[in-house]
Amino acid sequence: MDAGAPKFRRRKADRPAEIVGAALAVFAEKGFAAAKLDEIARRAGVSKGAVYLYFETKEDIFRAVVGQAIAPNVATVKAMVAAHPGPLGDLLRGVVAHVAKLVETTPVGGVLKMVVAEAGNFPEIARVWHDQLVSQALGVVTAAIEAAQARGEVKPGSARIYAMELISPLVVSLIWRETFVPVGAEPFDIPAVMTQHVETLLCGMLTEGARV
Amino acid sequence: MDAGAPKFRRRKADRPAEIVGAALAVFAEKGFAAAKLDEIARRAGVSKGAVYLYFETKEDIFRAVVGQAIAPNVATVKAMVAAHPGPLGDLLRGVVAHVAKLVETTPVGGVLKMVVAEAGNFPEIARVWHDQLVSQALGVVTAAIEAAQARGEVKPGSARIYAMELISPLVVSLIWRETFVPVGAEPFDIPAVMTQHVETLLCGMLTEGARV
Amino acid sequence: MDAGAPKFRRRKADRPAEIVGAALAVFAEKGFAAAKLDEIARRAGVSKGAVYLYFETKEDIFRAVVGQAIAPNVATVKAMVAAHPGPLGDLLRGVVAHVAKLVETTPVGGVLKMVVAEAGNFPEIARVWHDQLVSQALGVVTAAIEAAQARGEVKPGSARIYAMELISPLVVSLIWRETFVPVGAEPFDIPAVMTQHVETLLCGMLTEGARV
Amino acid sequence: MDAGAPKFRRRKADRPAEIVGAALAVFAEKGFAAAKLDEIARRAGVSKGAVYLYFETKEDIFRAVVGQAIAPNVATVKAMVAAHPGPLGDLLRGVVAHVAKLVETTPVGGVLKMVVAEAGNFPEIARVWHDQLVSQALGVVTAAIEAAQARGEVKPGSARIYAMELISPLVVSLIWRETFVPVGAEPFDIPAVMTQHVETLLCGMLTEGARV
DNA sequence: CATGAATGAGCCTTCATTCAT
DNA sequence: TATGAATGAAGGCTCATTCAT
Repeated sequence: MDAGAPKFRRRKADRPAEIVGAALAVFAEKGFAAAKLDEIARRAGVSKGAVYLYFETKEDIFRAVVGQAIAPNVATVKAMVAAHPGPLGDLLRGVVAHVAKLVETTPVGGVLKMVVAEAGNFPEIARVWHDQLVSQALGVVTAAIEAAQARGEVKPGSARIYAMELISPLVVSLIWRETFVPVGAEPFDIPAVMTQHVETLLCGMLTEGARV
Repeated sequence: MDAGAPKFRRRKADRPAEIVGAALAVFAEKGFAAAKLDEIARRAGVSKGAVYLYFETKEDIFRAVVGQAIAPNVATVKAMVAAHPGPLGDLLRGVVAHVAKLVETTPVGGVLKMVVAEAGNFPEIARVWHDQLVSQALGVVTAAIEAAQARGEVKPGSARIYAMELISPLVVSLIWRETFVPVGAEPFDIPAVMTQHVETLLCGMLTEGARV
Repeated sequence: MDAGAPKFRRRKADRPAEIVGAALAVFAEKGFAAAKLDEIARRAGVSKGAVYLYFETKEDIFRAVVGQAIAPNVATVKAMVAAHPGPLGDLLRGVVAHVAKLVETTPVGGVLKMVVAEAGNFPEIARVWHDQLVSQALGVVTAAIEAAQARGEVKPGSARIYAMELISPLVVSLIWRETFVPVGAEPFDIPAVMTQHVETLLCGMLTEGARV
Repeated sequence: MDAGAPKFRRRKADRPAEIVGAALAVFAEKGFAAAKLDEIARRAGVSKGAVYLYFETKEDIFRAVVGQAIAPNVATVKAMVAAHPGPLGDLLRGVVAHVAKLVETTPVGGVLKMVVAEAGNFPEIARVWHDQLVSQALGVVTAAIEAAQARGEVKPGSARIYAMELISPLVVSLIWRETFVPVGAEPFDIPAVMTQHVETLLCGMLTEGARV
């Protein structure tokens, strides 16, 4: 049989990913409670019953959607650490460029929105996102900045706040894209935002001797 | 006060505001769909039926909640414009301090979260927030920065992006407070964040001659 | 207002009993799983939603139905003990006549059928029925028979089995009525059955000196 | 046996019986509606689809389960008639001993429970059981008792009720076993029950001249 | 024949909304 | 006005049945 021939029934192994993909779209658009399983199933191209062959409950699907977005990003964060041992500027420029690209090719924006929106109803999801992803990323950057401060590269000030300042425009760009662009707002060009931001912020953070 | 006036029952004129207040809390905690009218009524101290004496539908209450948060903030924005004709640094320091205070004494954080979360289900709310509040505020700051650029105070670069960079940590602080602090994350001290941020960013934005 | 005037809405206090009554009929007829809440509500003269104002789940209704049939019968059993201190014959004749009447004016038949049918799915209900009702009743009669044996009134043999022999035709009459009469079987006249049975069995149980 | 015959897979001819056996267990445990085809198939050691190769519907399986329990018992009843032409005592002792054994080595208990439980949903099953089995058996015993009454062996009274009295403890023993023993009730020793019962009841039924 | 993934009708349960009091 | 019991439409989930393999 032709290996590329499309089968009437797709392989079982593909289904969960297809359902999670459809669910991500619906959850991001409607929120957890307003998302209807009928619609998730329809967008996944399966019947409502089929969804329950792979997931126990609607909450299960939600957890799967939010959970799957963690691992790859955690990996990215880990990679960032090792990447740039040199001066802070190089590190941040590299990291931010990398993340900005990631964010544009990945549905993190929608998932982040879901995490924020449903934190009250799914605190354990907020906790996992914080513990495994957000505070990890923040911690890595914070550590790099502290190291740079120790080397005299960065002015005094809270390294954790510096790290947050650095990341904020990225987060806001995502929220902007998810929230206001669909109703007609002018989008932000995320790479442009981050490039300008890193240069400006670095210029403000670095001691005179450390500026490139 | 009239001696015969009932003392134990607040005047009916207060009811709508009480309901909106209760609804704000519930919507912010649960989201629109997961919020129950029973709970809103209970927290407002009225019966479920009474809510319908003042609002047509649940959506109506939601619109009232989100809408009421616009006017005072718009006023703030307007005030910002007129306030500081002098050098950009003074303007931004003033504005940011003002907004940071506002944000701590006001439930804007929760409302913002609701707007973001329900943008897909209530696009007209997202639109109103964008048109009347967010893009206005952004526009005002952008204009001030453009003016400063024209005066040679600020380095080249997109004024709109500079404005967004400036505001971002505030937004992220709010989201952090609403999302991650309740599950154990270390909070950010919003005034401290904004103070450090404005100084750092200004230092990076301003031309050498303009630095204070 | 006229005390007998029918109200459009019946009083809240009556509802649970009405629902339990309707549920008893439906559960007895269809069994637990095949009973539909729609039908219970319809027969109770309320909407489906109203049922959930008084009961948490369908199982709850079932437990209420089965549970309500215990207390009055337990009381009957207790009363039986104290009633007849004299010779066994008088006691049994009295008890059996009483119970036979009870059984005809009460839905115990249907409830018994439900308990039997759903014992596998609701073991705790079977347990409660056994512990509080069935084995109590059996125990009381057994004790009376043992006492009579001690007095030399009753022939040797297991008193517990004697007690069971005594009650059995009543149980079978009920099952017969619930199961086969609706499909055309000739009914048993329960008082007639029990009268003949008690006389026959007594005649077989009693020692020659004790026969009346 | 053919050397080429497959050894590990039972012949397909056995499948229906295996399915009916598994279904009997599940139906008896859960009732018709709560029994799941998945579980029946699993216990039968076949796939869910395979069940539908042998039975049209779930109801079909149920009918097969209940129906298969009729024929052998009917045969037993017929055999009983011809067996004992002598005095009633011998007949009843023989019949009861036979049936008591049958009942312990056969799943009639469970099937009876199913018939009772589902009489409301499957009236035709209740009818068939009544017409072909229960009322036949009752009729046979009734006729024997009437004949004995005509011979002056048995006291006056309804022969049909005498027959029912005779059988009742057996039925109740079965119900007891199915319902209360699984939740901790002390079981009844069915042969002991029936032996004691027959002797006691006979002693009460028979005229003085007929007692052995 | 046999499998088990897929289907979709049906039911329990929730909750925004109504309305008699 | 105010109440809260009542309604009924809607949605999550189950499971008997089908069908491509």
